[in-house]
Amino acid sequence: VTVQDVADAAGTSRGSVGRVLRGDGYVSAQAREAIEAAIERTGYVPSASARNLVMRRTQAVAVILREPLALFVEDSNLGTVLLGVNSALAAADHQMLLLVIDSSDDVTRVARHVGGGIADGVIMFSPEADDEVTRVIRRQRIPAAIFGTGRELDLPHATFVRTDNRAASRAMVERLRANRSRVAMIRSTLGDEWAQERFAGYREALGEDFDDELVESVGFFTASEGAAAMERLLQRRPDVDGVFGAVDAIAAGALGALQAHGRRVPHDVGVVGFDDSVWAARTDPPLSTVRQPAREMGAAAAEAVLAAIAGEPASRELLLESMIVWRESA
Amino acid sequence: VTVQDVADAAGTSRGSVGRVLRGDGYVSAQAREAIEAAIERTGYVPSASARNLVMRRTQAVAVILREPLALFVEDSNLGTVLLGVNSALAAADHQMLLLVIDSSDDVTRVARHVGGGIADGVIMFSPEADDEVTRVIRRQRIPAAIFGTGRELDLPHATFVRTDNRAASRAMVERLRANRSRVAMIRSTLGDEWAQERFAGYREALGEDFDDELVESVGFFTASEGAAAMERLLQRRPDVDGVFGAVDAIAAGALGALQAHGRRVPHDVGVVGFDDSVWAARTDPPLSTVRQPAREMGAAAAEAVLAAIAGEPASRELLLESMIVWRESA
DNA sequence: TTGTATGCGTTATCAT
DNA sequence: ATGATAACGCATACAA
Repeated sequence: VTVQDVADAAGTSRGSVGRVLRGDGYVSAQAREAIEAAIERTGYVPSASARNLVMRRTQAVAVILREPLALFVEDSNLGTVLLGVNSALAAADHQMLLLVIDSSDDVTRVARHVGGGIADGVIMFSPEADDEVTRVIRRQRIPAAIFGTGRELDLPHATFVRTDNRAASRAMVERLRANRSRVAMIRSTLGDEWAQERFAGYREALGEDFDDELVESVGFFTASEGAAAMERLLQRRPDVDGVFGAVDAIAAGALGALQAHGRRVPHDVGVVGFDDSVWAARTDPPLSTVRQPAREMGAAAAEAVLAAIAGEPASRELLLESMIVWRESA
Repeated sequence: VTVQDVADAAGTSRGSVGRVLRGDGYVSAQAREAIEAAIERTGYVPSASARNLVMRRTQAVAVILREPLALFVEDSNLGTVLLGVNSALAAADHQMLLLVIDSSDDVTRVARHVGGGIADGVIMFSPEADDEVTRVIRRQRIPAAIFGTGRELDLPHATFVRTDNRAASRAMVERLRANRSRVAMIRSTLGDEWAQERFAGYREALGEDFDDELVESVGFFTASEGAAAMERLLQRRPDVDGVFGAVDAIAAGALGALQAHGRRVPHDVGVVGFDDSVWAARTDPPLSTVRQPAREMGAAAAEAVLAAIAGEPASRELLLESMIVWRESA
């Protein structure tokens, strides 16, 4: 059922129908009445494709998720970020379209849809170095916001949204060090930028006191890896009295291992994590951790994209402040 | 950059460009070469709106989420279901578009986009009785699959995908009863259909032995509510030797409360949950629970929608089998 | 093998 | 205040 059908049903022309559709004024009361009745009767709904084609606007923003979906469900921050994105977009009457990339086929298909203009802008989570999606965003200069530093990305027109992991982790360790003298860190061997920055922050906080022996590494961000690393740490340095886990899961694992070895937390050893994920609140004692302003990050990304869509010049980077959540584990 | 631009750049006509674009054959080698070069040079990408308009197909399926996003992130099943949806759609070269409904504005905006034909079909999670989205799906007979029974929905053309909660919970309780004689249930006062069915299954399993005193209710699906309910249960019936939590979080809370009162699990009391969520594996001892075939449910929904899009008659209901996961808590 | 014309359902512009 | 007409970018059928 098209505009023409409505016009026929109302005994007028497409022009008038269009006018009442977008409330343009200049329609006689009786024409409006007839048309509104016809719209109701025919159940007319405007065609998105036709409108998008002529308007060159979709009123939609694509959010591209690359995280394996399972992980995305484990980490509650992502959900909160999406909530922020969605409500900021909604405020501007834009639709959030979530596209998930889970295989290499997905990459090319998503690139096709995004390149084809399925949305007016794009928000990406942790993109890889350079793939078809990034390429199409660059070539067509599609308004984009990206979570992370994007140092390796070559998207000059995009806005990068992130928090200062280095500063936050430094602040956290400094606070932990207030009444501890041998604070260890369980970091990750993975190359993720934020992981490196968290370690850098730890190192900065320790300054002269930095001690290689107090650093352990894990390959994955799991509680069991954290526990294993803590075991090694305890063996090498039984005098350790503080532990900073690169993520909450690691800290939770370490906490368990400490308790299994009879250390009291926080009395004997203080434990802190990062991310304020579900883990943090569930451990016993609950974990002190760093909370990123997830909702605000989502909103910031959305607003950056909306601004770019509106033609305003995009800011290169949006740096948001994290917050230390002090609980009983330290 | 349009087809015309490519044609100009290659010195041919739109027709030929179109032919190489979709590999239609009947193009001279040299023309093809020139056109392919021109495509590369101009960075041509076909316009989705234009193609959708003429093809009357978007090659996309919208997945509509109504869950409050926070919850959606807690329940790991949803992520797995989405994974199943996505890969089934991908196999048919369709794009999954996730739309989140988080406010009443979202409802009308989503209805507008879906009604406008942003996707060829729709998959819905736990829709409410009747809103603009449901209405537009009904009026336009948009191919749809819905999770749940949809008893109150009036969507005659849709396919409903679900598991038999009653049968599964009955099987679970029967198994628990094999060596226990006073099995309680902590159920929910919420009206959700699946919640009712789980209780019905419990009741069926108990038959003659059903005892009102062994039933407790909670208002929310949280561990702390589960713990509180367990306290009440212990007070009223200290002889309880089995507990069935309507969801894992409740069971986990109950387990904690039991241990706090010195009951050994599973020795003194057996505890079982439902959903096989993250909770189940993390408790100590790990929870016996019911696992729904999440991935398969997603795939089934996707395939139902794809079939409907292809014009095949839709089946009314797809009933999948759940599975009991027996761990150490009972 | 290639080029051209027509239509998809809108919106926007221009006469009337 | 209203009706007709021209894009938007593509696919399809048809003419050359």
